[in-house]
Amino acid sequence: MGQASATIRDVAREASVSVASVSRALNGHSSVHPETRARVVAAAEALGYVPHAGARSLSLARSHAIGVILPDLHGEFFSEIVRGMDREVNARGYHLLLSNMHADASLAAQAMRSMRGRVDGLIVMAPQLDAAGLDAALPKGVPAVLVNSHDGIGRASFRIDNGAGIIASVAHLAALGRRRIVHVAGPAGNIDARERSEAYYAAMAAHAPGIAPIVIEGDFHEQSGADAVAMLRSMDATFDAIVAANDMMALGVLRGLREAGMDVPGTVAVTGFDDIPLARYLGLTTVRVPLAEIGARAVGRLVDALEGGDLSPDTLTVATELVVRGTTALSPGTP
Amino acid sequence: MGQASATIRDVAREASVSVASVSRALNGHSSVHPETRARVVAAAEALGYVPHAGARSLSLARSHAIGVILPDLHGEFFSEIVRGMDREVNARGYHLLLSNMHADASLAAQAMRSMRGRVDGLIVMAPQLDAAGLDAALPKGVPAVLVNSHDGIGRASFRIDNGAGIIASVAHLAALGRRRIVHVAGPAGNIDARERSEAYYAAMAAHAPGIAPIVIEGDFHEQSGADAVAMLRSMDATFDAIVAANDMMALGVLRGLREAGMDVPGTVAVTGFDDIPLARYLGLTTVRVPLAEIGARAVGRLVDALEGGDLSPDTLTVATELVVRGTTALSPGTP
DNA sequence: CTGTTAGCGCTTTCAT
DNA sequence: ATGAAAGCGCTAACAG
Repeated sequence: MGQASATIRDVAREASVSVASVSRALNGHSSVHPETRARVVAAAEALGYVPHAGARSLSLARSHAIGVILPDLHGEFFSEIVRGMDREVNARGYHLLLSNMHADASLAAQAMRSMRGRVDGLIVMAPQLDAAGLDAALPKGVPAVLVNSHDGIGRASFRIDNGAGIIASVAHLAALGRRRIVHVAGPAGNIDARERSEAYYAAMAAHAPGIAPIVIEGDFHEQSGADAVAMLRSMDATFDAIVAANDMMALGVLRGLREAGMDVPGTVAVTGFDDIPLARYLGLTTVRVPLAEIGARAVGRLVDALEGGDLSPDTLTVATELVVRGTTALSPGTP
Repeated sequence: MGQASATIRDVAREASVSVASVSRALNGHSSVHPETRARVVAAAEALGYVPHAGARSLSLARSHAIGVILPDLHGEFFSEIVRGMDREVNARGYHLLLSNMHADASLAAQAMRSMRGRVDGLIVMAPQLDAAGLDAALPKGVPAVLVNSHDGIGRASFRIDNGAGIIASVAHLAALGRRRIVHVAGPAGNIDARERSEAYYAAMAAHAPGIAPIVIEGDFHEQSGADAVAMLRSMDATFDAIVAANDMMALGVLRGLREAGMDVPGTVAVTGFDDIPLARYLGLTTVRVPLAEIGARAVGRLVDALEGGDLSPDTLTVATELVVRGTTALSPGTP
């Protein structure tokens, strides 16, 4: 089985000191005679000693790892957030332990429990869990930061300002003269999806009074955007703009429109939400959400709490910004 | 500090049994009296007991976690691989511990060491490390699977068939009548980049004899693709095709070409490598690499080894496939 | 079937 | 400044 890794005991023996001294020497405690320290360092070096992080964690009751619970790694939305978390965690000297959670609330709970004793805190993204389910799933004693999840359960959290984003989109379309604006919503039960469609109704009332709002439910994946277009056509609906609840569905909408021979933005203008990297390449007008930054800030807040600060149960709302691109541009050249 | 989590000892007391019985009962050992088990389960339930994974790991010398060392989470290339790993790891009941490694070999070594005692095995992606650096960085006793890294150091690994992919690209371009084919290479020192440019030279010799190959070095990021086009123009080079060493640079090339007013594929045909999700949306002809599948297979192989099998130090080569899209299509409508 | 006990590898009082 | 020993929470012999 090869060479078993050296333990602190081996180092102690090699350096002819006690394990306590090895621990102190290697952890930079002041009260260690320079010569002792040198002997220890040399011994550790010679044996290729690497401290056993697991044992260290158990002893210190600190793992320097944070657990990330997320619904699905698929697509750029979550990758971007994880990227931001990774960056920050690296800077702070922590590790990221990933765990996928499937929609079900009890599985979510299980995923979180399976992290007990492995991580010092949790970052949870569970947009599909309701407040009660989320509250039940969250381990009691563990510091946690919620991202894109139901808040208001007395936990630190970050939320996207969904309402402002959608309202800005609708206002933008209205300013372009569009009134028959359709909304392709995200899945029922998803908190962001719900806020976005509510904002759509409100914005329609304000900017397109007298026009009946039309909402088609999708699932945040691309195909459902294309399906929504097919549905609209089979309904014989008239529309001159589509506000999709996220970028992936907007891409599906674009595909559906292209296949139907409908010009974008001439006949139909299209907007998305999130501003995933793809959106920029495809010239999609969308609402920018600082995904990576959210990830980084979530980590920052959690680590601050772990290192002594306290974790206020506030919800921090992250501002969005409308980014106008080709799918709503009046004409080529319009910024 | 709130309610300290219950330990196995609390459960034992509550159920009036020994900790050993609690352990056995909760871990499904056969030799436990049904009634005892019931009492234990009830006590655990009542106390909200969740086993401490860290302690468990220390005792079992098994963490059920695998460490992933990767150079950069940026871009879709690595996200896709991680997605595949995540999927498999979930199915196998393991966790993923992420660790970013920066280019430097000593930092790489440090990243790997910091995982000792936290994970049972390692998956390492270090395309920029040479064989010696990689060998030095890898902890001796730890099972590891290399992905996109220098192989031939007696470690299990997965490699992309870079040569075949580039040769297929060049052959495809040649079949289209292109001969003045330029290569935008990846960064020096990157193993994949090197294999790809070597294959380019070989393919040029075979398909465009008499034409001097032109290679411009990039860094695998988008901007360097655009820069390469600028460079070619400033050199007054004539070319009718560009083979980029990866998709991100191909996208930059497309942008550079567009800004220069050069028609694609009319004047210049373009190919990429990897087939990241973006490539499909942008109609980029490219070499498909089953990224997610590689991640999944790497995990599968590692876990198999951890669960008793042995890890043969073979290099498994992953086949690629040329995907022809609009950036090399002869005319609209050509598949 | 169940309890006692000895670790897993490390940190940390408490003495000296 | 250093060593001995207790203990983090759990599992696994080893006895009964």
